Amino acid sequence: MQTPNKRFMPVVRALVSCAQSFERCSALHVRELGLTPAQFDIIATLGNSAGMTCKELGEKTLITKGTMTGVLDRLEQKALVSRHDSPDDGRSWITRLTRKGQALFEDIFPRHLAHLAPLFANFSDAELGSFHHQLTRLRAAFEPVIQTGTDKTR
Amino acid sequence: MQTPNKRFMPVVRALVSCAQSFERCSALHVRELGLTPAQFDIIATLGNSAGMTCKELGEKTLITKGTMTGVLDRLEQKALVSRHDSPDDGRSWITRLTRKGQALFEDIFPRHLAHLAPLFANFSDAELGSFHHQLTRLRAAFEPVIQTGTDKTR
DNA sequence: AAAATGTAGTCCTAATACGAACTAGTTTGA
DNA sequence: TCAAACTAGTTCGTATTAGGACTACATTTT
Repeated sequence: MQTPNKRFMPVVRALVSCAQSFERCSALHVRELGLTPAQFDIIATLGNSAGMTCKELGEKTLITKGTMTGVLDRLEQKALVSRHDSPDDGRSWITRLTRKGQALFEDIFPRHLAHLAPLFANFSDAELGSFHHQLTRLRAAFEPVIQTGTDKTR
Repeated sequence: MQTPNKRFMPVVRALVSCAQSFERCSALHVRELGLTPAQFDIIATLGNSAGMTCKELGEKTLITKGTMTGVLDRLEQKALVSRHDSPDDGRSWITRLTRKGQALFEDIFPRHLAHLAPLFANFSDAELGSFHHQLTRLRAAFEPVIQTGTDKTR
């Protein structure tokens, strides 16, 4: 096989490394707050919402449904979320923050944002804008490939 | 607590989502080739090298050392890598591709690149360059925070 | 409305992932 | 040179992770 063009490799490496560094920064702080990254992701997504199905949660958080069950189980054990029958669909549940979960959200979410904000201090709004554009554009290029693989339902 | 500035959130979401989509694209193909993403990462890193310590591998692949042991164990079981005493340091090993591992690398690495290359077809070299610059710059902003957390030695 | 097809959520297995504790070999400093 | 401080790699415990098989309910088709 011909050696294919490798011009994109530095970007790939930078992308993965940058995202991983961010996740590490974020996770470090989240763990200090007493949650795992996946659990925080769920709490943050449910905060200020009326509740969501497992599927919706998966779409927003990028946690696959097989994993979701376990994460929600542990959050339910901690009494941070609760599951209720869906009025529309007999198969699905609506997961909501409990009072305790809502209180936790209101406590730690702003603190986490405040922890992250300084890291972006050196980026102007315009820079963030163009950055965002490029990321979105690249992601769009990946989408078709992902959809091709069978279900994987997030 | 005051609500902190949230202007960076769209970029964060795009970054994480873009990286995750890429990993999914890549992983999908890698699994078809018969390896897990972590295993492929190691094979690709060892390819065309004279061998590396566990630590060096961790630095290049972003796999933490606790995980590394298991990944290398499984690769060794498949006879794709082998561990040898380090001549310099009695504590460490040099991990190398076996002949079989080297052959696998030469077979699948170019195929994987060829699989990914088309996804970047719509990006000019200049665009990739500026994209790379922004990613690197942002990553640099995260670095200090990460270093602060105790060891975690990759 | 019965059949065919599709979908939400759960359960399972193998492989990571992270952090902490531990072993053994290294380097530093008094 | 000997103890203190470090470091490489392994091991352990807990939480994810992906993906596939499975159950139960829904929707579409005929």
